[in-house]
Amino acid sequence: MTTLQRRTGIALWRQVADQIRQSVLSGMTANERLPAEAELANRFGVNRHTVRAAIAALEKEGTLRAEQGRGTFLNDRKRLQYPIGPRTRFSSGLKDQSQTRTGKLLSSRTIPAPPRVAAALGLPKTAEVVELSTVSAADGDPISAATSWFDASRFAAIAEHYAETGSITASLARLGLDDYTRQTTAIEARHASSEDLDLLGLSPGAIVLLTRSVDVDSTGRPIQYGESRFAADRIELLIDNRTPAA
Amino acid sequence: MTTLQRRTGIALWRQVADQIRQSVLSGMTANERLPAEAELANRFGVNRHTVRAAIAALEKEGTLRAEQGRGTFLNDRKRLQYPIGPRTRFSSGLKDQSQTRTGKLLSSRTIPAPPRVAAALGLPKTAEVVELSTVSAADGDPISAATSWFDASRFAAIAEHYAETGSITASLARLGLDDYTRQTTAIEARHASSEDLDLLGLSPGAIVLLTRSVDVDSTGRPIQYGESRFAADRIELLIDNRTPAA
DNA sequence: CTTATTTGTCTATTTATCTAGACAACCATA
DNA sequence: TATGGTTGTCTAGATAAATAGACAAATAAG
Repeated sequence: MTTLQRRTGIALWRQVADQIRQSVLSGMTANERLPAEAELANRFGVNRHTVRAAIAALEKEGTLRAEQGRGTFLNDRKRLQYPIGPRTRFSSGLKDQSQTRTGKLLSSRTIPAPPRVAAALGLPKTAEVVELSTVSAADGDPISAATSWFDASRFAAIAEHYAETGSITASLARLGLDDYTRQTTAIEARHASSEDLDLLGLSPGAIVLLTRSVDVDSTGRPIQYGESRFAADRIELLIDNRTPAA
Repeated sequence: MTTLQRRTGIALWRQVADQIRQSVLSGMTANERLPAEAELANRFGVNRHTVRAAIAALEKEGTLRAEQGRGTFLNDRKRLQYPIGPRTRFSSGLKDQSQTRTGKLLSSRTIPAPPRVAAALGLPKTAEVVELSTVSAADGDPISAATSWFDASRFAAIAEHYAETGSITASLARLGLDDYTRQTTAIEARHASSEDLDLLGLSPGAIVLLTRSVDVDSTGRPIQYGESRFAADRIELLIDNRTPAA
């Protein structure tokens, strides 16, 4: 039984849309027909027009398609899996799941390290860091928006390299850093900010997965601190503790 | 600059509440005073009454407290960190961060294994599994709702043990399984279902972190497949790849 | 062709949300 | 005690969301 709540600041049609998205995800297969609008309205205890508003929103985001006289159908949009582990890298992680991958540099600047960044990178409070804002896409769909920080005294030129390569790994390699590993990843989920709605092409109320990560070199010295926002309806994070050998 | 969006099915006061929750979390310390309602209204470009509605909601959920004549203040409610790694366990993971931890058994039943469960546990399609529905809380606040599946031929009695101990680890130990490790954890984020809203005491539109995990014994044989929903505003997931020795 | 089912469009009314303004109540402090 | 800044309460009107009903348009099946 699905009880919708009123007077809560979230319009009924949006709650219905969320419910449909879930029912649809669990238990239905691609191109299957949804129950008729009238039946959904009855099931959720709302007016048919409210259901229509929900369906319109899901149609706009690409989850459903409505065809007059025939019905409303579920589109095929499975989530990409983004692996997180000691050797986490964006580009290689999505291999085999997408055709083209791009990384675009939005902006870069050198600034005094914000406290949490200095702490994560093990730098003194007075240190300077390079801040990179990037957006990554797979097959044209934006997947993540990221902000990364690097010790400015070691990686001053990283912005130019990223602009050319579209890859953090490649940029670090050019700067003489052959290898690095993921030390920690903290994961939160929250509603997308208006900026992220823009960058990731989401509709209001959408969810982002927020990761805060620290990468270190082979001696354990911090290289990069990053905060990434992933479009939660297009991706899931996968932590695999199996040893590569197994 | 934070631009609010209109006609999106999410009331302005709720968007303002979300924004305040974020601004508040990053950059303010406990018991600090918020900007006055009039200033917040000006900053967000909305009416003061809209800000008041947002503050009322945040007050109700325990994030803020308003005092007439003095101002509105940030309460101390930081997110718990839930570590995920090879030795992930619910109870010990939250140690040091909370006083009391409880695990409540909502229901249990023995059923034919759903396809994804059979696949995760490496069982034939015809196998039977024990399904446990549980809710865990820390210091009285519900933290996660979980559904877990076990091979019925090995762990038929696990429900009774869980009901007594409130712990998966303890229940497995009673059944002769001393040790197990986390093999994989997949993480998604989505809007809470109405059932989870209920179980976790959330308001509509709230976000849950969904983990799907497989635990294995020392020989690599699958023991447990579980799907947990975490209240995203009360918890973050932490993946730490540092070796315990370091 | 006819019929039943489905999505699409329109009008009207009610309920919730947002804005605007005024003023009371309370607090700190000069 | 007087003042300025704050939250709390009230009224009124405008805008958005939800309900209700009717019918058109497209589709599939008899």
